[in-house]
Amino acid sequence: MVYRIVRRVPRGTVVTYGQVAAILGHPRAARAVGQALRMLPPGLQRIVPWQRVINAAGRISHRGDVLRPDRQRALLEAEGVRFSRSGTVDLRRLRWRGPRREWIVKLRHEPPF
DNA sequence: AACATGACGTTGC
DNA sequence: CGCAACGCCATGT
Repeated sequence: MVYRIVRRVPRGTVVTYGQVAAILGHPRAARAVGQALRMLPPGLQRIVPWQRVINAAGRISHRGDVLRPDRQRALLEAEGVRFSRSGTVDLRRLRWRGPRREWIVKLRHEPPF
């Protein structure tokens, strides 16, 4: 479900881990969303826009990884996402509001990618 | 089965 | 703004 949802996040916008969790019906599973993305097979990184998922503070999470954050920021900037001097994204402007409610149920019987 | 460990979030200083 | 304490969920050992 994580992949199904993240796949639909439009270019140039972002979502938070908790937001993805909420969309898929587990509002407190933000951490698990991170797990899912961590296990994203490299071959699917072109299909699932993992770089558009950031934390609720508007920052890129760097926990347990050193190289990924820089790459993630570069990818986002390449699609027009601007970062503040302190390295935050303006969530109020760039947050994707999510799919329509009816859409979510449909996602369930669609292929994950 | 128990325990540690994260791509986390909220709350309360 | 920052920081710590908890709570949460899935994995790996």
